[in-house]
Amino acid sequence: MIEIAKAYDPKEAESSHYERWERSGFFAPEINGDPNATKYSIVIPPPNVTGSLHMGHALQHTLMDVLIRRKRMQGFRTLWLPGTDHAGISVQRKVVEQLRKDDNKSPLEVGREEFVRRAWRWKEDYGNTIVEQMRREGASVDWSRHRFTMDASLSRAVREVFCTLYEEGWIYRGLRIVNWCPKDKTVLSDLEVKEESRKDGKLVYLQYPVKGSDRRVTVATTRPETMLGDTAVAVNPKDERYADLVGQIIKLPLTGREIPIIADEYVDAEFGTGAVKVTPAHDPNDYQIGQRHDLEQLLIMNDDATMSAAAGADFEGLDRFKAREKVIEQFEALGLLEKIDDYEISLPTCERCKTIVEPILSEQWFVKMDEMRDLALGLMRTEGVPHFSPQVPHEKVYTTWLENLKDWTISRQLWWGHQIPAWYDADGEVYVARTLEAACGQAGTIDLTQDGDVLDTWFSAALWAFSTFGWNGEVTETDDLDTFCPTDVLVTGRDIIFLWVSRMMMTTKKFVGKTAFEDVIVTGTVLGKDGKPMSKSRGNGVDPIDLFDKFGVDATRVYLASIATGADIRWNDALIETYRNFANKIWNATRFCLMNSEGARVDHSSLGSEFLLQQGTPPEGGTPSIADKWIVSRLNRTAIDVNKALDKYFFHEAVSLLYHFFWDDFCDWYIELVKDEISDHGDADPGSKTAARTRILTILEIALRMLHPFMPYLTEELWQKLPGTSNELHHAAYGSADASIMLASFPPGDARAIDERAESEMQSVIDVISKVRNIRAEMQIKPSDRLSIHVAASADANRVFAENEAQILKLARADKLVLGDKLDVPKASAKAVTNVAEIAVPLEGLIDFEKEIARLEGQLVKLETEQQRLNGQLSNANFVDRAPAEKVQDIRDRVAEIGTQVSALRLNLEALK
RNA sequence: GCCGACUUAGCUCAGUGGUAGAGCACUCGCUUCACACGCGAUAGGUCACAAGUUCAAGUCUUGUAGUCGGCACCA
Repeated sequence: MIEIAKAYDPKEAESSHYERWERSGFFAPEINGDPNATKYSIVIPPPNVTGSLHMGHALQHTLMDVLIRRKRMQGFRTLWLPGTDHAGISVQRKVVEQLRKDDNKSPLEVGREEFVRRAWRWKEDYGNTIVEQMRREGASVDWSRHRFTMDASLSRAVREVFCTLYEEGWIYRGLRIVNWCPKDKTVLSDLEVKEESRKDGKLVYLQYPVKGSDRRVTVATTRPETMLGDTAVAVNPKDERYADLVGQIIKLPLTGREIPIIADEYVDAEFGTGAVKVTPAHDPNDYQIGQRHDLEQLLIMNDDATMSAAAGADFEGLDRFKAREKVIEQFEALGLLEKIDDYEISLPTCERCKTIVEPILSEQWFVKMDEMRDLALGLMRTEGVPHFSPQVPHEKVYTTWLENLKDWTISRQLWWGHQIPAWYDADGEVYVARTLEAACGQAGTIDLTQDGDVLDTWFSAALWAFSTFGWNGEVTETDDLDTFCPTDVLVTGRDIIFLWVSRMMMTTKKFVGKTAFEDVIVTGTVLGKDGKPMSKSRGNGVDPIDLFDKFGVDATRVYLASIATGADIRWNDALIETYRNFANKIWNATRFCLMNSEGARVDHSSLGSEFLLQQGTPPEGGTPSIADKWIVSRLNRTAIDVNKALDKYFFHEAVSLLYHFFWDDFCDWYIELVKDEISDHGDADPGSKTAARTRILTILEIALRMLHPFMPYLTEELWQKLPGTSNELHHAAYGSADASIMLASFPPGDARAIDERAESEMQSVIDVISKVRNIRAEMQIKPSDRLSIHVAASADANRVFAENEAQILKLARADKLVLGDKLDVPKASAKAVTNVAEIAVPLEGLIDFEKEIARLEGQLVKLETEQQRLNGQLSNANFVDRAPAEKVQDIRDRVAEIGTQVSALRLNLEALK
């Protein structure tokens, strides 16, 4: 007898196994000893080094680990490659903060070199938080292949890709209106700018005097301060109201400048006043107009969004919003402020710091996306990759986005990141090269200055699907690249489909000629209790680490896997408790089997061959019962369905199948049915007792394997305790490794072991027990009162009941089972019907006739409602003619079944009245 | 403005044209020798609304309402 603790303590199981798995090299593909094994690989979306584990990570990591652990158990050569992202802006900000706090210095004071040195130190000190947290999650990543986006080789890859794209004309430097974050003091790509809609916006109407006339032209703006940079007023060429003014000159107030009135098709005569102020240096549309009309581009702001000298002495140095107020005041003082309307507006904000982004004219580096877009679109259109799960809506959104793709701003005014491999000579001529030496060679001088900007963090992330395997431009062939690239599936959130997924598809195709991955699983968002995305500022977040502490890692993982793929879910403690309870249930079921395991051990031959109960060869120690055949059938059915579900990435379906198999079939029925057979209190003979114990241990062991990818700690803890587990149960690829459930083969299920007859026979037994229990509950029979059960059924059915007499008596708490083809019971009996049997329980002195009548009538109403509905269908000639014959027959069968039951119930009711 | 998703039990959510499901909560009963993180038995539904297609619609189509998301525009 093996005794284990009365309740599952997750901490104990979590304390040791991970360390052993990692130390034993179980996570590395090299553990697989089969040279012909098929590979299965996943690269992790590299978390930011500034990050700590949040619910999104926990969700994604769980799914990836489930996929990897199952494939590993199936004998694939698996690699889940971990890593971290250098997170340019985030780290930069942390280091700036640290500098100010520790040394009260600005980055400029310490200089670039020192700043970058400190950033590396910051990364070493704090950048591993998330890596450690991943160990707690049980993530079976190969730590020996951990990558960081600024590792030497990955940095080399970045430089190589940049130079190649530049040489091919797909990277260029140019003057464009870009998104400027005045707080981070860097440019941002369109994807890093989020629109925030504001209801308290104002639309300000300003009057501009026309030179040599007393006419005024009214323009409207939400950013009045930009008028200081106006270099024209534009109207539609067809707009008759202004036809005579085109070509005339505006005396621009507050500046003394004179600007032309021009005609441009862009202007919508119907909108507003029909006249538009044109600020080419501060608005993308105005920039276009400026280009067409050769207008001056007047930049009136500094990089911190204060007004520059070009804004005029009155405004220089003022913050943009102060300047806005001042412009309005001055227009009012001049009598040129027409009105201010309330206006709903959406403001571009910096994704990270929420500062309002300023559109500003600036010289930056861009990737021209034409070729890249065509690569990605080509893959989607010809091969349908990546295949998104769920497909709707992501495939369409992805495709539409690609079709409308604009150039990608890749330079960032930061120091932390991959410095752009471009150098300038004294004349400002640019030389792009892989090394300084090469640049010098091109320039014919050593007097070069490197571009101070770094690349967008997503630029290096875009290479992640192959740079992590050793590709760096110089090295273009490695074993890992050959073996693991392309990867099989990517698991990520929908927020980075454009930022990351699309770009990996593009660069991987271009630089290694492969499809980065065919499948993309897009996870949903775990929302707070308030139904909004979890965030620090909202304070509605739930920390996965707290959940691990409170409910256990395994419970948290199963819960996360139980969410439908891609669906958002509102956080709810009750749900995770469900799986905490499930873990405890598994623990206790195992505990019970262990308490009754003497003389027995896990032995797959006990079920016939592996996973298969063979009918012809009764295993040693007795013929399996109907219950045994039934549980083996259910087990195999579950295994088959779980595999199907996981192949489709329906994690939630797999969880539900496992949950109900384990709890309902295995615990509620199988354990109860065989309890007497295996327990010390039972009177089974020793041989059949051992055989029964062996069977249940073996079934349990297979169930634990199926649960392992979801609940690695609990299943390993229990598996190690089962007698008879050893590395002999491993998949052949891991034969000699130390025994672990994570290397045991994943049950495929065997269709030949599905026994429809055993399932329906067992169901008839379950139905009888349930009906009697129902009578007990409804008639309020005390648990201690033993009943007699009378059953009228066919000879076949009665044979099954007779075989399970002991079980029926025990589970229905009865002491007598009378089988026959007719009921012969006193009037004072409670009755019930099942699909195959009529049941009666004599209750002399205990029965409440009114209650029994009500109970039977209740059952009758249910059956008659169904009967009516089905008869309605059958009397519809169209249905009988057009529906598949099989369906029609199903309904006829069911109607016949109901008919029998209804008449039995009616007779019973009559007898009571 | 364009595109899309969602609306199912009190709550959180599954649901694949063919008998509406789960967990939790609720009600009743249970110290039944694995588990009260448990066991047994109930109850609870106009599948947002309307029309259509179909023998048959929670499921497909269209429209309406509400909620949310993406993109674009924003003088």
